[in-house]
Amino acid sequence: MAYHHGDLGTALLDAAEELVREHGAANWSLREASTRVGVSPSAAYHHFASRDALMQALSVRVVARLGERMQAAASEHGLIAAGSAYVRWALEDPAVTALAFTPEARDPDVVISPHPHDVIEAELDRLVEDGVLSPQSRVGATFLIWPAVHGLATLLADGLIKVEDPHDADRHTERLLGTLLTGLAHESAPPNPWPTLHSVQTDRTVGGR
Amino acid sequence: MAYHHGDLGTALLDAAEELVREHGAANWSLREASTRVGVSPSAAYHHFASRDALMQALSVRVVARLGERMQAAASEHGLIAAGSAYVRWALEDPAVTALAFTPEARDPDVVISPHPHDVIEAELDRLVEDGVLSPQSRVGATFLIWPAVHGLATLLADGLIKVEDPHDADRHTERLLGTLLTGLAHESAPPNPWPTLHSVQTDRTVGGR
DNA sequence: TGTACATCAGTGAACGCGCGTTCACTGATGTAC
DNA sequence: TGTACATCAGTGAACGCGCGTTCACTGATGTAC
Repeated sequence: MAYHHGDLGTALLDAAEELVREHGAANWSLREASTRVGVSPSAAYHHFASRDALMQALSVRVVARLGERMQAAASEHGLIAAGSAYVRWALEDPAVTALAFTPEARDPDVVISPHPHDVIEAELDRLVEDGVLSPQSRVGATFLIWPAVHGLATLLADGLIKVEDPHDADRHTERLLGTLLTGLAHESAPPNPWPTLHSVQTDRTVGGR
Repeated sequence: MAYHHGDLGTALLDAAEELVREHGAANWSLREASTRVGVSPSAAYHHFASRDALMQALSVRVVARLGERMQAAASEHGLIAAGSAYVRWALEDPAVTALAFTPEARDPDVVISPHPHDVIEAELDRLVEDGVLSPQSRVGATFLIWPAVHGLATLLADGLIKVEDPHDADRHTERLLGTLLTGLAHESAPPNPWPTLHSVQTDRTVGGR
């Protein structure tokens, strides 16, 4: 409590996250975070190599937290609930959402677990097991579901779409993903394999055939 | 050419856009833009009230340009082509894409025309006229299509999804929107009206019943 | 067509500021014997 | 259990920088008569 803080790294992340919430994804400083924790600015450098490193660590923490929320929702109520968790998070914490996926904040060296992408992936696998989704339609389906949910979440977070009641957002998420799953169920096989897309997270190849 | 520039406002927008492209959506300055145009920093203040105002004007210009691209594609090849234009733009110009929709850059006093949201709206109306989409499913459909396309575009722009060949992105956009339209065609009426969402652009109410 | 003058769109110096980062330092902690 | 000492995690002063913005100014443009 006195000279040594004990967990300054985490405290700085907390302060930075709070500042992002107050001033927006870009308008915060390492100095202000240090001040808020009650420590000199230079102390931060024992925990993070630079402001950028702090930002990257914050992004990692925040995305992982989203992944956990999604996983919890999914394990109880399935894929659509995971999507709702994504959208609700964006609605509740728009500035942090904006920071989470900003290119400058991404740390290319860290594999996030559980990553939102992977949670969707796993839930789609479960739908195939349950016979709701055919193996053919399963191919690349993550890159239909993820963009849809991500788009709704960020349009809401950035204020381009507004919703009167947060509860309405849930119903809309359900419609969005429900429509996509219905469409997948009626999908005919393409003449060529679906194009191959990659998630940066795993750099795992999805799609192809 | 000498003392009076002639069209300094536009030139500053061009320079700022170029800087965004080079350094990212947030890492550019009014001073650098002025220097690049060959003018003193204070000259900018005869055209924009502040750096923020310049940024807002840039966002307006860029979103309108996207709307025009979409409209051109739509008038030739319909809704899905408009979506592909959206995604291709994000792939070609990721940093500018990021700036375009950033909350700090949005000017609440300007109505953009044609706004991407409105282009989608108009194309969905056309699908109803052509009997492809039922009036029931038409309700609120913009808020399924727009998020889907926007999510794919921004995940690509932010580098969270990667594509080997830009042409693959087109095929994936087609699958995404095709699946959504198929799903809409098989949609059963909901027990309650769909939730009401608003676009900030028009603040027009869409949905309800 | 020429002159007077208001207006417009630049200049350039200066301001104060907050920032990220460095450096030599010091106090607290933990380990070896 | 006590002491010596290496290591760790802070301090605080200082740095240089680029930034947005202001201000008094001046040169160019356009209009009235």
